[in-house]
Amino acid sequence: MLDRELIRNHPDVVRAGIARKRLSAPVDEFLEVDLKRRQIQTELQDKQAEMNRISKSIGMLMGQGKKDEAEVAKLQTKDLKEAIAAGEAQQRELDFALREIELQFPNLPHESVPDGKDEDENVLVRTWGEKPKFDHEPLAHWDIADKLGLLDLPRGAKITGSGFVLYTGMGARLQRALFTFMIDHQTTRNGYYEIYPPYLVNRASLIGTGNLPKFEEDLYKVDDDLYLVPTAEVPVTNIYRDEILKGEDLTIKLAAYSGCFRREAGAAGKDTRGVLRIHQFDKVEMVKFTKPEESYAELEMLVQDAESVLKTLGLHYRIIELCTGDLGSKGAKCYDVELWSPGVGRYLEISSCSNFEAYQSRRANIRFRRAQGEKPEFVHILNGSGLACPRLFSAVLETFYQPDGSIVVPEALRPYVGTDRITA
RNA sequence: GGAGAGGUCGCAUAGUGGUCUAGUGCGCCGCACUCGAAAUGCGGUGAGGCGCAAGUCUCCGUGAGUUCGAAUCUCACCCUCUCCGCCA
Repeated sequence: MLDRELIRNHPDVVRAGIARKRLSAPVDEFLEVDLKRRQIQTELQDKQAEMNRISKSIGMLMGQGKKDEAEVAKLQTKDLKEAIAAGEAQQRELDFALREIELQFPNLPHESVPDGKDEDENVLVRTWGEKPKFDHEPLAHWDIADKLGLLDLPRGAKITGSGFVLYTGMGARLQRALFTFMIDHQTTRNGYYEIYPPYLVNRASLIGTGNLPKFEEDLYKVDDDLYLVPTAEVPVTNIYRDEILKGEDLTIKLAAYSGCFRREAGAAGKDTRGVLRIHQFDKVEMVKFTKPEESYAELEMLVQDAESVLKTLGLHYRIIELCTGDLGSKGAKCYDVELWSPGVGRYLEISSCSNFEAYQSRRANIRFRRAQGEKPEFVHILNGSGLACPRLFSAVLETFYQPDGSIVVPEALRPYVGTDRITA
């Protein structure tokens, strides 16, 4: 959601920003309904004020025992009452329509975001480490997992369906070690406060983060109008929905481990082997609530917090800044962390660190007050993965696979895995 | 799932059809008194919308209804608590 005043007073600025993203938004429709709504509201308020005056006078006349005069006053309200009922109905309709229109607006890109039409025009920011060298052709994680009995993909598909993975034995252990290590890392080393959220959320929460109403087809829905979380971002961001925070408490840094559930509609066939794109996966998510003037500095630190996991594990990665065309609907600025996957032979996105500015906080109505007596302002909200497990799992397998068929466990993971080497 | 109680301005409470422009206490802010503080006194203290402004409208869990008028009455739903049942 954008600032209404901005759309109203500078529609050209809004149009230009959205055009930079190669997206569209119903700007004209907004302007039309917004204007109409304000006209109706002004007219309605005059009538309500008149009605309030008359009702009050009836109360006073009754109190003075002037029943006849009160009856006369009552007659005056008949037409007004009908007009108000009609006006209220019309305004409700327009409020609803405007809200629907408003929710369709994408966020505007920050001015620093490079212009570009798609992912080919993203910008390499930095690289850490090097591609590991192998004497042999590096194996893909699905082959390694097969040799060591770490995954049972056919049975995962049998139990649930394609895209649902059964981790087995040391594979299950490694998976559990990864997210336990990461949540420990973000809370004890990087200063995040730990959250363990519900896995089912209501519509209001998904609207707050911007997943609804536009991206319903990406979500699993259950009965009672609840949805499985596509990321812990949704429940964690909504912790403060409809609240006013104290300025002195910002920046708030939260980290949560959760399962994530995505239908991946429209992504069939792309990067689907092994655990590259699955419907259920584990992830540690970081969410920050900041003052507007601090959000871009916080974004840089957020990326570093995501990176620090990979540095600690000794995995080669690079940081990409998304161009306007690849930024997506919600973000104002976004960095992707891409992890080198030797067996797949590509860099794979493992974290997206975004500044949403006030886009989510307007939708979720999350504000802060700088000092007592001051007007509440919208916070800036940021989030990033820290990190997603499946691709990290696959990179660990592919990077640390040894000629003898074993996997050397990175030092930081050993206390969690319980061994320094995974063997057949 | 069943029975009961309850949801009011940060907190606690009052208000059961008409000066409610929601009272009071606590907390908080300002001022006075004080060397300073405490105590005391006085004043102020929710959110949102429309409007250039004066101002005005909306919000007492949410939504609908009755009424000239609803925090107050009716209905539905949501949430919390207590007890019972079931259960990891």
